[in-house]
Amino acid sequence: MKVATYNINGINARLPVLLRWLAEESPDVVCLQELKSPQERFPLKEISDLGYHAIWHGQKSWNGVAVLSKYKIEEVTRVLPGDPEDNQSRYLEVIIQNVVICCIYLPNGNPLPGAKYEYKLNWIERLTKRSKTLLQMNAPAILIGDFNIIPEEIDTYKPEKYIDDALFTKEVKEAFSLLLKDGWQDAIRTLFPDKEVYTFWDYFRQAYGRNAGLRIDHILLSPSIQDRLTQGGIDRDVRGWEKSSDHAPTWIRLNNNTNG
DNA sequence: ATGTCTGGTCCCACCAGA
Repeated sequence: MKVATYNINGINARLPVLLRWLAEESPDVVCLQELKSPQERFPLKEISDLGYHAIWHGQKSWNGVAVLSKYKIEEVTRVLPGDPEDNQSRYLEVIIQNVVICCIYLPNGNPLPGAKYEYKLNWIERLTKRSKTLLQMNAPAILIGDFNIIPEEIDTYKPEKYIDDALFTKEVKEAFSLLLKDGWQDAIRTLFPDKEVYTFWDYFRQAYGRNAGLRIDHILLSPSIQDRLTQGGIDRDVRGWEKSSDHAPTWIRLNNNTNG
């Protein structure tokens, strides 16, 4: 089963890119972020025509998350527990082929300091709490999406530029490393221990051409699914396509559960 | 410091957010 995450940055503006990538790479499951589309403008027909089921949680102007799958999708929740006031579409938890899949669009948090950064820290706290519940259930689970966190220096082309950035503060790096300490496995870093593997290149200053990238899209595996990881990567070339998102699709492959 | 995109409002050029 090939599972991918892709911050699409406007699903309607990027639809030709999305459809081309789906047709070429044929992922089984795709978690999308930043739909930038109200619920009723989700391009369901074009996506179903390629053989995908879809569940999405849109929002006018900003945010928005979706899960596409060739297998049946069972929705668990479209709300990250812990804040009844939070009405931003940033979380979608589903079950596909007995795997819990949490599609995440973690807040960016800039500028720093301020309400947006506080919201980010609060959101991370809620995610951590939810992730602990999943670990306690011993469920095969995946936390996947745009985390807006640069975990380590190797994950940015220029660490010193990001010292005061909400993607790279001590607090958010620590929160990420605590998830790993809890037992979650950073799948892409595990597969590429010493390599620069960026998932995002800014639109500014020809960042992609200069490979001025960041690794901020992540796939975290719960202990009970880690031995199924066989392969992974970043479809870097997609970032160079016409009218592309500023992120590139990031994916892993899991073998079939043979003891189930 | 700058830079580039999208979506939304409102009239065509701006703004917020990333």
